[in-house]
Amino acid sequence: MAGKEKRVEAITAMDQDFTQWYTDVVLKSELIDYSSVKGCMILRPYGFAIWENIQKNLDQMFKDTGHENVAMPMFIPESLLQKEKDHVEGFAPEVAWVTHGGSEKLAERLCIRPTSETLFCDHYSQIIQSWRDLPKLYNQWVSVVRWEKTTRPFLRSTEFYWQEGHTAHATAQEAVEETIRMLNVYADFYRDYLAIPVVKGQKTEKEKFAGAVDTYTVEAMMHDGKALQSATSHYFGDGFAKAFEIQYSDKNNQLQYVHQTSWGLSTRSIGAIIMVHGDDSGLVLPPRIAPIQTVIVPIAAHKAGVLEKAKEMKAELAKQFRVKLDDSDKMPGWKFSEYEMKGVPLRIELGPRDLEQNQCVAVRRDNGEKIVLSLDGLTESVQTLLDEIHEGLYQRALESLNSRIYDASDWQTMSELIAEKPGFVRAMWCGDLACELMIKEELGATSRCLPFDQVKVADTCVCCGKPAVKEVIWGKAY
RNA sequence: CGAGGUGUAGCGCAGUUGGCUAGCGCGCCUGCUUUGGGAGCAGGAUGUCGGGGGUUCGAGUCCCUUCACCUCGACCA
Repeated sequence: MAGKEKRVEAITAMDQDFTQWYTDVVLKSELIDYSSVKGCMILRPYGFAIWENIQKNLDQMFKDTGHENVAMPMFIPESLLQKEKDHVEGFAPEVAWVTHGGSEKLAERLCIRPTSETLFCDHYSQIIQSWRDLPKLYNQWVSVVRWEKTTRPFLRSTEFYWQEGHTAHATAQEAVEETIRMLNVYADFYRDYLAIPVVKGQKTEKEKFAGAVDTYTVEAMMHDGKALQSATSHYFGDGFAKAFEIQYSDKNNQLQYVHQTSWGLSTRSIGAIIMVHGDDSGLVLPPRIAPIQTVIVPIAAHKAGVLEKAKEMKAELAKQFRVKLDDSDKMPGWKFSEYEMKGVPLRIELGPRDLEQNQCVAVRRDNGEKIVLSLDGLTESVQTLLDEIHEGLYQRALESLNSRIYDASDWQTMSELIAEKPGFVRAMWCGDLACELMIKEELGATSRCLPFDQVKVADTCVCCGKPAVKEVIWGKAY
């Protein structure tokens, strides 16, 4: 069967209406449901299981780089939030406030954290005294609240889950290294677990995080050519340290300010998985974070030996994989469609004909290929297939990304590309905010990043024609 | 926050110029038969017509108001 054939009538075709396709997929595949609170989504078991797998693997990468997990309160006193000027200005429009405890009005209202820089800073100012206390490499897995005007499941919800790392270092250099290290952790994670290639780079002044000196980003390209800022890492310098008086005595007994970073990856990454790998039949999940890596569908389960063998197979595979045996009385065809919609990477069919020949039929979700596997050495065969699926997904996504990055050296080309070709545009920039604003205003594209791998497309700014200083990747973004 | 759209059973929808007991498909429950791409038959359950107010002898239908969700823009992980 061809993998591209549309088999699930309930899902809108991607090329017909991509946003509707997305909505159909998140609901029909039971990742989320809408809740009774505007803009807030319920992460259903299947959706949360993906997040758990993301957490498990990314958390290990944090541990491997020396980080410790903590949990900060979800409330921030207004006075604390206001200590760093740029930071509060950036977040003020979208914070939710607690004004009452029971029926008592609070003396000072409490903000529900939109991010926790101020909490970490306040804490760091208490616990850091000596150079021996540094570095502090903290992370937390929590939800945050931002009062968004337009919300979409995973991509922008009022409350969302994420991790936020917050570190304090003795020197600026150490903090810069940490910022880049964690950006690379994100890029590696996207490649090795989500099978998504990203473009690494730096945000412009306009796009950087409120209160940061520098913001770095990994940008992924969705199926429709739009960009998704997929994780960010910030270098703060000593700006927060000065605002919060986070000082330590160095080896010469001199008081010094710490240098800080923060970095985050959210449930938005699940949106990236959906929009990078999904197809007209629904989700396509990368094997390493798929809640169900392999589903076993017995055929004619009432016939002698079929169900017994299927159970035996499940027990064996479960030692190494997340495996499900669907022995419900639904029709096999129904099950095929159901698990395709839910993006299960590999399906194994086992029927009477297979039993006779000591084999089963495996079907890949990524390309629809059917493969006859011997029941001997099945664990190894499945492992190989899952790895191939991961690699196949990554290569397909990489090809999709690379084939849709265009160069523009003049305004005319740039405007045509942005208007007509979904994807990213590489173009030179003089560094002026005015040009960045003009491009957004006139063309609807924003600067995604100043990529680390700079390509000199031209000598002059694509907008104003003055000498260019940097190559920028432009695109329409979620 | 601006423009547009939609709210009727779990889901998708129909419901005429206001008129009788609010329907249909799917799903769900029970039983039997089926099983290699969304099975068949028989029986069964399910409604605050988004909420509130009004007009009327009578409102799912008309009016006012409010809430939610979706799409597109302006602002943001």
